[in-house]
Amino acid sequence: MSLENLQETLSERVRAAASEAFGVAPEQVNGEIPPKTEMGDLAFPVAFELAKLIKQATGEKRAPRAIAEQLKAALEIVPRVARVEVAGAGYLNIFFDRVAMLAELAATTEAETASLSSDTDARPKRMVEHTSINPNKAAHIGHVRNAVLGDTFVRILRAADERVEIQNYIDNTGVQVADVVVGFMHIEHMTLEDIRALDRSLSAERPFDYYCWDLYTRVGLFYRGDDPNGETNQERLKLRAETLHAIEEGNNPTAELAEYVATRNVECILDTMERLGIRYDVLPRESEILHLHFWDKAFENMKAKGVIFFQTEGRNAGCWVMPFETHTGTDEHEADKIIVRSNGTVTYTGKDIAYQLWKLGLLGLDFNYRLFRTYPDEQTTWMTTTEPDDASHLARPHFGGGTVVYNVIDTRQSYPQEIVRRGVAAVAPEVGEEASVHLAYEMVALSPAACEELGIQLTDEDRARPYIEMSGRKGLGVKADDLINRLESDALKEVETRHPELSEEERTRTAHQIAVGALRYFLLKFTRNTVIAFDFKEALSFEGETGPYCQYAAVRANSIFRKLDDAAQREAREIISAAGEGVGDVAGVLEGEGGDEIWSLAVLAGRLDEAIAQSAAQAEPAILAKYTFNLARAFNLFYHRHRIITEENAPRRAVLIAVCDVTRRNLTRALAALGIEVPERM
RNA sequence: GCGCCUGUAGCUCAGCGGAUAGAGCACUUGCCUCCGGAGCAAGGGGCCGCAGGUUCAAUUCCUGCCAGGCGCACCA
Repeated sequence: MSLENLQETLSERVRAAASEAFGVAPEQVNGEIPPKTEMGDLAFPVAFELAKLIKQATGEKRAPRAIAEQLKAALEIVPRVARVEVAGAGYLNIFFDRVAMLAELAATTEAETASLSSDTDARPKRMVEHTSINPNKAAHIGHVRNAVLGDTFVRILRAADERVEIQNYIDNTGVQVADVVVGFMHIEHMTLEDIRALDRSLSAERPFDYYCWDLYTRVGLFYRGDDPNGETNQERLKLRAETLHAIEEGNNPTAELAEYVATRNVECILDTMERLGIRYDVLPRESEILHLHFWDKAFENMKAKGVIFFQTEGRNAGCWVMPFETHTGTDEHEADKIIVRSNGTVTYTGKDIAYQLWKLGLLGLDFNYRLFRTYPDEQTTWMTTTEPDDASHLARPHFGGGTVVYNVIDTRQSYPQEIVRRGVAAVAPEVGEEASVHLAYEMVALSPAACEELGIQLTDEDRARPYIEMSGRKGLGVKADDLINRLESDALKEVETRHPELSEEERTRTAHQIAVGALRYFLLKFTRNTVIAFDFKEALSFEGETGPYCQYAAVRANSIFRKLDDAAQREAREIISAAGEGVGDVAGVLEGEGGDEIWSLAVLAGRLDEAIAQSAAQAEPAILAKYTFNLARAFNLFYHRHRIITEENAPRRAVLIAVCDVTRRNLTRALAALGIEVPERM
């Protein structure tokens, strides 16, 4: 029986016992973890609530402690429960059978997490869209927060045995791509061939996406008219509109150039993400949403269901709008959302609704696909295309058609996301608003100190602010690859001094794993609704509450098992499993002097699945990150207090080995769900 | 103006009905006779923004106020 099941059983038992003894019971009985191990493994403050319920039902006043005393007996007979105490003003504190629980935990093998075949998989599919960076420049740390959150959420769902499809939306026909295209065509006066040649000549230090990053900021200046070669701002902005139009239209030189620029940036961004262990199943592009007429189909659906209507009067006259009464407005239609403009073009929101309908399998159309990338381990990523599928479609998975969609998007997009959610629910009331989840998170901003470190001039006003927003348009931000490079080189320096015996390849790989651990943990330890004011010192730290700290604990635990001979491990397993049958003196170790502290680590490690479930249910990776850190911290304490290999007393040694083993296994699993590897040495 | 989010230790953040409010950083002081010090231990440091209310119980829920952030386009 797992810890989770036991806790559920106990909650049910409390309810049943209460209604039997008093004729009343709370709707739900929740157990909680006591503040200290000495207070037990699970606590029910249910007697307080019962006192009130009994008074309401019978008018009788009863002391919570007396109520708890009366329930005690019913819980003591539950298997795996060693004893129950009434504590404080009326808490029911449950103490688990430590020996039996440890034997179970120790017997759990990794083989239990066997994966199911994806083709015959009947589980409902969850869609997670993340990253979705405009393909016109390099990724910065704000984008990385999105990607790491999304990727970690996926890993957590999978650890919770859910089926997931990962999408990275590519807005290849938007203004941001158009801006860079304007830069290439009208500032640099380049043709597609020139750009290809340029691309080939770029160094690894300043690859294509970095080049575009710089060009993008120059385009901003160009529009503002700071460029001294004649044209006016209006003429330049007209260039943007024309370029955007040509790109949307397709089948022209500008669109071809844009396609090259966008695709190359997607490649660069995917390379950056690969460094962090982040991959995707499919890359749906906006160009296909346009050219395969997804919007037309969605438009029909929306008209047929009366979700949108043609406004004939007022300021929205000539537009198709979605009624959207929010707060109190003086004008009845003030808050209506325009979906089709008076010139007949569709807004971004409209396209987004069409795309969201496709994700849920409700549109009645599908993309065509081509293989975009095959990773060294054969994993594939697909991209949508306008051209019909070639024979390769036989080998590809089926995309789309999920039951729930999670969109990992900045909290600033809450309003448009709400419109999409309502629009989809209006078209398909059978799935409702619950099918669309906006996984919102706050931005990554720069601390004033970080800005100064980047050599950015700050006004006095800015300096007084808590943080300064990044801006791709202004080129203000920390590029992801720059930060990863710095983390890797810092880590490499440490590894070189600590482990000169390792080969260069091993040192580099270890440094990489540490760098990824540091960055991912740094971005995950904050809850989603906290603005991260990026600070170099904090982000580059390997000490304290960091990824490397957690990795280090796992590495230490592993090194014990590397030194421990097979006979000793076998002996420990036998002693623990015999103890599960009631043989030997393992109980003396767990219940005796210092037993609480050893047990507290075992039970904490045993709560991993609970932490994963909670993290998944709340869509909050920070919960798992905190759990992982606490487990690592508890292990380090344990490691410091006990000599494991040299322990003379056999039952005690067996317990220490078993607890250490359970901890390292679950610490490794927890880190894996955070996308963090455990190095061989560090 | 309207809506959403946030005010917790010097700093950065967890906790969001329950027992003595926690962690990291920073500061002070100890710990390498070692399964690795990216570590461990100890210490100082808190009107949990303010004021009401609900509750057996409020940092946690409700209301008001104060302070900060972000949204409210025929932009994406």
